[in-house]
Amino acid sequence: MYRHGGRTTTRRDGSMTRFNAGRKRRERANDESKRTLTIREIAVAANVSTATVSRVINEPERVREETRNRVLAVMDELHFVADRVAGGLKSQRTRTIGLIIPTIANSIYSSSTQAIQRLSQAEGYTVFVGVSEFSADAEAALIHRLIEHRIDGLILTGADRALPVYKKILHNDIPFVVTWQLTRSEELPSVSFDNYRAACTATTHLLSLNHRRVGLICGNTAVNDRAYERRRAFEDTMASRGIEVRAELIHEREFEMFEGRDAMSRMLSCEAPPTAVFCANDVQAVGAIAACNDRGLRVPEDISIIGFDDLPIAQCTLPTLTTVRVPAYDMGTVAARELIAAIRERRPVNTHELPTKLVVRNSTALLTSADPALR
Amino acid sequence: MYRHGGRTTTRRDGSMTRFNAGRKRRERANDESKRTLTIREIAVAANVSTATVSRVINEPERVREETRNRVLAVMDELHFVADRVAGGLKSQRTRTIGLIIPTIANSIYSSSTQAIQRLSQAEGYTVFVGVSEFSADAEAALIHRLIEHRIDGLILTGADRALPVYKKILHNDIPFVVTWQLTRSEELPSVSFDNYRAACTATTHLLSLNHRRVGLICGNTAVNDRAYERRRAFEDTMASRGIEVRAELIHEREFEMFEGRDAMSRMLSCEAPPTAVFCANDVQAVGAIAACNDRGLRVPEDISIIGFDDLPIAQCTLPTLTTVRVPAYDMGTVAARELIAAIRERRPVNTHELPTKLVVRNSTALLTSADPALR
DNA sequence: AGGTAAAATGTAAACGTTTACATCTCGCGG
DNA sequence: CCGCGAGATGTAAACGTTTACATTTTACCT
Repeated sequence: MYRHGGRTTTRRDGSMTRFNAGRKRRERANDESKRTLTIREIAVAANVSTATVSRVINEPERVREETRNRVLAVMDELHFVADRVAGGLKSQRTRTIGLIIPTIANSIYSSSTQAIQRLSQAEGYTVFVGVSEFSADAEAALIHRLIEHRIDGLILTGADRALPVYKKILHNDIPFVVTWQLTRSEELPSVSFDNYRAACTATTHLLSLNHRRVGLICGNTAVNDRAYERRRAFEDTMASRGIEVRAELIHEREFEMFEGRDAMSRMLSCEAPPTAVFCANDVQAVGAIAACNDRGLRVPEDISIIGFDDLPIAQCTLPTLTTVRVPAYDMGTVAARELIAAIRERRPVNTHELPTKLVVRNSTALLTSADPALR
Repeated sequence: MYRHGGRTTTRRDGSMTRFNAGRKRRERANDESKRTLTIREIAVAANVSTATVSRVINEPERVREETRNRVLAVMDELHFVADRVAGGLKSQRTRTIGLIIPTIANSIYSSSTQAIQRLSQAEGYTVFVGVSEFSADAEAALIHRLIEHRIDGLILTGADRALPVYKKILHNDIPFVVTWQLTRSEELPSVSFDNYRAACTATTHLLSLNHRRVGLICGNTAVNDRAYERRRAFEDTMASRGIEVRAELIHEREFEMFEGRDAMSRMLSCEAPPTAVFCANDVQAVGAIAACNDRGLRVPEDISIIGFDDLPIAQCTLPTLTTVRVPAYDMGTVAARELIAAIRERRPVNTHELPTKLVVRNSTALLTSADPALR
């Protein structure tokens, strides 16, 4: 068993070492005297040129094994850590990529972010993350800052942003890819699924269960083009069946469970409450189910609810949540892979469309009661 | 209403612009001819020296308003984006901080991460995020890479790591702070709550409800010192009441709902199932509740469940989840603020202890049945 | 052994800022 | 009207790498 915490740390091998209270100060003192360790001093110590040291770091296969080992030994002994900032200046490649997401807490975006992280790290890239919190201005400022840091590539969330922002990215020659929103334009490459199509599937599912009075809870379409697409799909699908959707059955809310809960609660309070609701993301759907529970309404007997995303929680709600599975993790992987390939091969990013899938669980059911004045 | 998606973008001001298909190529062509824009060219155009341009960028108050405006105008006109990589090389400050977390998907860590992001961004720092996935080796590699990028400061998750890793951080003179684990050592500054104490509170709550056969579901203590502390607290508290906990009532699992569900399912299958279970994180607790539902067991009538974290979902489960509220967001804010202050003022990071709070909801109840052979 | 091409290594000039230090300007008291 | 100091601006040398190009070494052929 391993010990943790406090001042005691343990190694995998079982040896135990004590965090030495005096060490830090001593090392600081040493630091004052010696300047930062550079490639030059490694070169001297290993009796090679700086160019060779640089090669050992960046293209080890290009230096003879014997020399390489000698250099590596010296670097190891002196605890050398190469300076990628200096390297980046000359080489104009920083081996960093930028990622802009609207939010990270309590959301499906963390899933694609995790995938992007994993792939990028494996490929030797470090990720700058910027969280825009659904503010266009904040996003523009973040993108500017990432460009200042000379990222090698950029992953964006959603396609909707002011033209000058795209101009700036292009002008600075930064390869980029849009995620979470499918673009069919060559100029705006994306790796995503089709929000519109997926939301049509969800809506159609409810209609096929004979529901006609259907509500919608979704994100703020003014700042979120994914929400916009999903709402548009919902409205188009309803309209195509000649069904009019009253305004009180459409709620745009922030991305929180309690918002979904409140929206649902209001919908249930209106004169002719819906018999089914499409929640354009699972977070709000979980809140919506909770609102039904609050009122003693049974899902799906009294009301059907369908979500969107297929978060892990969808399998642990009561009832389990019918939803649309979205390839968040794959999207992150493919986007990062595609971007990095584009960077390395100096080629354009290719657009990829990923599939979604309707996952029918227990929160949706055939509308049986002809009279929906259930309560 | 705003239009989104496709090739059409919209501005807040209502003007609509079309993504011009021919533009990119033209601009690329221009790029070929002109070298990258530097402060030197800005200086020439504004008829000042590079030093003045640099000052306008970094300490605008130090240059006369008239001059400043002139320079800013030129920078704006030429779409200049300063190169922080170059700046970082000379100044030895990159205005970046590193953040290491074990996971980001589906977890409480995303909450502190969001807070760290928000504060850092507001203070002008860009955040490098590294995800270690609970691997010590991966973490060490990530930290090394962050140091290569010359981060100005580092935020770590948990305190348990090999001494050489700490040595490397110290050796490179990088201010750092530990989160999610309270250290009481001056050498290892942290901003956190006390996992041990909080887990004692949770366990004591169950005991005060007369539960004696109590199970534990927690993370992998070998790779997660937070889980270790919580398990230790659970075991100590039980032992202090003279209660022996059989091995089959303790399950270490990964950080997923279905893992908690499976663990709970196994516990319920054993000969003498627990009357209460402490899930050392809400994610596993949600899975545990689902496992009870799977078997038709009622929570809390048949079995009590307490979680840990107080994720938003804790208020939307059925029943709502009793849990320990953890100051994840505040912790992130304070840690980032403290770290940035330490960087700026060249002073050590101060340790902060944050409070936790038992939140009693509906998933725990007094043990009534004297005979717990409920089923 | 001599010749040659390939492989290994070295030299030194960038890369685009920051900043210590120098210089200039200007207002004001004496 | 001079001298002085504060404030504004300029000069130029770093910062620690990478890399084009040059040189040396090696391996292999005849």
